[in-house]
Amino acid sequence: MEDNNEECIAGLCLGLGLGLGSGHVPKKNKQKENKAVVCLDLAFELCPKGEKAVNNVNHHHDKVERISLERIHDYPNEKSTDSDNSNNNGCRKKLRLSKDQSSMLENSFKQHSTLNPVQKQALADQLNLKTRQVEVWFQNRRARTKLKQTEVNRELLKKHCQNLSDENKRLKKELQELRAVKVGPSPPCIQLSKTATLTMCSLCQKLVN
DNA sequence: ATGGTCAAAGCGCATT
DNA sequence: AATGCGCTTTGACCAT
Repeated sequence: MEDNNEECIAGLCLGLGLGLGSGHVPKKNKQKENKAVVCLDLAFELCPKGEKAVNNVNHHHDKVERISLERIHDYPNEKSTDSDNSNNNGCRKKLRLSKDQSSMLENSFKQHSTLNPVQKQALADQLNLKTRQVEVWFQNRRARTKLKQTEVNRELLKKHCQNLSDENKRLKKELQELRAVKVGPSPPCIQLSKTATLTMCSLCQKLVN
């Protein structure tokens, strides 16, 4: 058993902390180098019931091609004037997945957070998306999940840290009180258990009470 | 207008 | 080589 009990208690407050700082050093932005952007407008007329297809832009950015597809009825806030959707100035509109597409992706993600090439292709066909889009969606979705989990862990650690800190305070106070009531030589009477709670012999307890 | 937030996508690197 | 991941940029949308 330790005979330097005070150090034992003090040790409780050491080595605790939330090492969550990023320490990240941003990489050089290479995306803006030699970027040749060509935007092509593509008009689709494939929506039923007169729904208007919008925002179909094939954007050639470096080596990547994308086609975006969305339907107005899925986005009530969407302003649906022709000028909004035609990209006359050559700028693409950002892809937004439809609610149906999103929910199907979500459902699929619940079943498996990663897809093999066959599953990916099947899902892409089903959703009328490119496999690359499905792939990216899953990547981002995994990242979001991880971020959420990190947040949860952070909160748990915070709580745990607070509990330990409270316990440490309590023990320090207890020790102080014990010292205050010290009458004569005490060492053999007071012992600290492994969990750092004080145990006393019956004689000392009588003295304190 | 502008700043914040969210999601899609690009890029570089590590792993398999 | 293919894939995943971390970090980042970009564009749309919203609140102020």
